[in-house]
Amino acid sequence: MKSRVEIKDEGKSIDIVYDLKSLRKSGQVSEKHKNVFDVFLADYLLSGGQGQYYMPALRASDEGMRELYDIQKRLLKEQKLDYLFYDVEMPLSDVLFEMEASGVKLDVDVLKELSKECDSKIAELEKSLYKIAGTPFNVNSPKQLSEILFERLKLPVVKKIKTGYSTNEEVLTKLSSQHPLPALILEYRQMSKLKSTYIDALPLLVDAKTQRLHATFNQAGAETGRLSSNNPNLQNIPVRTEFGQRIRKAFVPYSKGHELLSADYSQIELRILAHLANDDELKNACRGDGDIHRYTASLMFDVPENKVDDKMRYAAKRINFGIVYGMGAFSLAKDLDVSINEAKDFIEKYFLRYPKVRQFLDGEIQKARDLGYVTTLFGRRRYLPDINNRNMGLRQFAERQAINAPMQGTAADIIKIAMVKVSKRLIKEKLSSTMIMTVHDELVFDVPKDELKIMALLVQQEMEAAMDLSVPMKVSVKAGNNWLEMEKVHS
DNA sequence: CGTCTCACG
DNA sequence: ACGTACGTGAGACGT
Repeated sequence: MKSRVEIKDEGKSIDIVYDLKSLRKSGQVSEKHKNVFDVFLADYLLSGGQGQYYMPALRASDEGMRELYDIQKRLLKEQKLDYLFYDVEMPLSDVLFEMEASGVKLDVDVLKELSKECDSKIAELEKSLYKIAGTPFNVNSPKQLSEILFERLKLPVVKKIKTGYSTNEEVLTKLSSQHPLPALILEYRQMSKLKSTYIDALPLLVDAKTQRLHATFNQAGAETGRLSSNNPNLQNIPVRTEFGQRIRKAFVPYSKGHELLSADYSQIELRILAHLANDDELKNACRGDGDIHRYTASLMFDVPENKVDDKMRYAAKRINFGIVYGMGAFSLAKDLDVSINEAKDFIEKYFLRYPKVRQFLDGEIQKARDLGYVTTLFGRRRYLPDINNRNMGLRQFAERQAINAPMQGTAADIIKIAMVKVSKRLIKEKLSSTMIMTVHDELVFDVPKDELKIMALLVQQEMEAAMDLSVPMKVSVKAGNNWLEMEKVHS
């Protein structure tokens, strides 16, 4: 199969390619070309999270490529996907190419130190674990671990899985009130996870030539329209735990005189929900400088905002998150550690105050049933073939996807648009700053210090203006000497 | 190679 | 009575 075919369409010369970014990487396409049509990306948009539907025609023959182009071009137009294809995904492919080529600098010495520290902690934990368990065993083996916990120590089984008894975090946390072993296991797990997945693995991926990490951002993989990252995955670098955070210190600017600048959307999915559902109260929650979760708690529990306590705010926050995933009372109950009835009551109160949110979510499920797919604000589709399945589990799963996909997908559309816009501005303003990473709602740049101010302003403006919603999109910008120690840049 | 677990948004 | 919160990628284990 040829990876590149030139054709004439309406007098214009068009380069039909399969996976432009890969072709540029392997040098088969040497530079940006004005009229490129990537059938790989077109297929991604058209198949809407259903796998590759039109590819057989592509693989069949080179002649099929012209035919494929005609079909895809027509379908993109019919499905109103031309904006996403021509103005977002195609230009984004070049932005991602540049970003991957630029790479991210890693301070390997920082990780070497961490590795040593981790080693001794793991050794200590192993010693205690074996002593309490009464025998050495492989802590990384769920099978051996469950023998120790549930047979030798006779701890109660919290959750069963296909292969026996679950020993996951939720289970071990529950068991830790009854025995000292589970808490130690949790600590051991955290250490060995961080060590094997990040501390020891990242340095091996540093490119010998550039001394940087060059991840690949997959533009046509995620079913909702998000990007994903591999080799390494830069989108799951630890941040939640204190020890994990120290790994971020190893992500550093290209050189002295530069800093990392990070800009992230605040609560973008909730803001999108407010816009899509057109719910007056949720829109109010998103306006001003207020705290969305506090506002929500104030409504739900019917108290003024200054009387919202931590528990109330926490509950509201969890519901706000859960709503985006299509969560039910059972899961909320588990999450908040309250009874199912209390959880039901919370959800009831939530929808009473945000009535149009419920209408919107029900509407999305209905739309999926009628059309077989849901869409983002920009028309990206997600097909949900199980939405009318007789198997309740599969059907309900599809319903949750119908709720989540428009929000997660619209957020993905928006940050992709922002990336293209920011990238154009960098060129136009002749800036030396470089886009180096994206983490779903965050963009990270390497910035010479004398460009910090202008970049903070430029990035914030472009990201906030990427789409005009009926509520503001808020972006906060931070900068610093590594990916952990960053301070807010006011603009 | 499937399963489990867990890192992130 | 059932299962029960979306989307990813990666490492370790064990068949």
